[in-house]
Amino acid sequence: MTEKRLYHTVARAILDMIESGAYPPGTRLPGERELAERFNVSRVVVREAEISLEAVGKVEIKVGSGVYVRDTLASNGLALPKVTPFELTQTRLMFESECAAQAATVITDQQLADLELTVKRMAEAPHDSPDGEQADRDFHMQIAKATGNEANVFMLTTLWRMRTEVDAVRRVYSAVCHADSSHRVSEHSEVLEALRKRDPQAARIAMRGHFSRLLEALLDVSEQQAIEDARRKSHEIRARFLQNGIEA
Amino acid sequence: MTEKRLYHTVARAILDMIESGAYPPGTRLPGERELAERFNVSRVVVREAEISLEAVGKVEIKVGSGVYVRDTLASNGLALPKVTPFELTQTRLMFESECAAQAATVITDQQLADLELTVKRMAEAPHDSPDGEQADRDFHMQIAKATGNEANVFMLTTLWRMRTEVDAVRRVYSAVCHADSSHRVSEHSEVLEALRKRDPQAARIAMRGHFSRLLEALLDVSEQQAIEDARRKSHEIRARFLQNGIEA
DNA sequence: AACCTCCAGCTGGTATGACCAATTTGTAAA
DNA sequence: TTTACAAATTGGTCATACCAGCTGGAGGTT
Repeated sequence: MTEKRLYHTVARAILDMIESGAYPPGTRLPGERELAERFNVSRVVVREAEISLEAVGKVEIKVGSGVYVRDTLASNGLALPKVTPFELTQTRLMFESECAAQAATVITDQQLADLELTVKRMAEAPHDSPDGEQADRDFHMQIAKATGNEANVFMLTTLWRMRTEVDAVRRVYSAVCHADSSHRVSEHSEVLEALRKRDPQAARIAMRGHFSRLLEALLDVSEQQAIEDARRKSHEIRARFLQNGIEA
Repeated sequence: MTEKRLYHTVARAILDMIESGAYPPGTRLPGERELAERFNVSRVVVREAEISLEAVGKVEIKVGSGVYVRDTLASNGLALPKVTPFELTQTRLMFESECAAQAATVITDQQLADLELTVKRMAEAPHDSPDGEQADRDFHMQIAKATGNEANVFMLTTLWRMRTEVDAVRRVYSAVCHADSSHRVSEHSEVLEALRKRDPQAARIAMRGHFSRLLEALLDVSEQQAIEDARRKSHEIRARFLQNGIEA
């Protein structure tokens, strides 16, 4: 079954070359000009084929260098943006505060009771435990649900995915939770209290406070990490210097 | 900002055109030659861009016919929730108003200039035209970008996907835009004016106003559609009754 | 010998312009 | 109205030229 379009055929052929093991991950495959000659097609077609492979993450094209076979294991990503912990927290502050305010006016007694259980669950869970994490997530998610707006729920789900799936964010957040989990319970309680009073403004403020403090904790931690980084870097330099000294 | 490779930029631009809703699934988008001229690039680049989009399943290329936007509903991995137009608008009201307020304090002169161009573009575009849709999306997206927060940009992108990919929403929205596009330009101008003054509170209020009016328009339209539905349903019942009468 | 510097020669990226084949469309004939 | 065919349009491919980033080695420096 010959593909109608030439570049499909060529893409297939290149893929075969790769999958045959002739070009393991990381390898640089022949230049466009050479492949063009080998397949007896124009360079344009080879380019189109390689570009389509690039789009699916099979290869990586480096200008001026060549086309490299990609490690397919590492290339699995669900297209979350490269956000920083600060950006995420800022957005959560803005979004979740409004959600809280919105929820305050429509939350049901049942939902309030559930929320209270969640807060209690977190209070009783040991610091840094999976249960605590789970309870934290439940707390925020339940509030979003309480707005009765599916779009809000989905948005928060997406935001939470960033927290857990974006490497840079996950690292910093876990460090923060380690250092600063003490405030969480009391802050959650404040939010709950405001919701119980059906006071939108109070709920908003309580939630803002929660995230503001988180933001500050982030600053501390990132400062700490910057220091760590600097220290590590200087160690490396020192090691390299010593090694050079030995070698020389 | 400028992706090193031109065809990446173009692919991004084409994707924007699609995601803005200007070209709903199934639609045929402009020919390679036209796009090449519009983007001021060679036809080769446009082809490469479209091929990369084809590889990811965003579009379907039909020889001799054109490039068609693919129905992402079937192929897409991440399912969007079943939100109603009201929910989406409520969330956008809340989210984008805060974005506007946030942007007001940090927006650059360049971004303000771009925004002004976008408003002008929408004013000059004929109602219901793809260009108008595109300009509308650009306006909101540029404000999110102006906050300098990638998370905000991603959130808005996701919200916009709901608008264009969730059937129920798309239908109602297009009906609304048909009936109510007159206010949009002046409302956008108000937001722009507030941003220009770097006044967060004014920006928030202007954006809230924009969406509030949209919500009202939604109410009108949905009322209209409810009437239509009722009428159609009664017709069906009548038809069935008559048929039953005949059969019996 | 180890280290820089610099440039020639690769590699991919883009632009033109031309021509082919599939498709769509408009139009004239049946 | 239907059918048939030709013209216009659209994507597919080719050849060629030139640009820009990268690599590696020649040649000079320490």
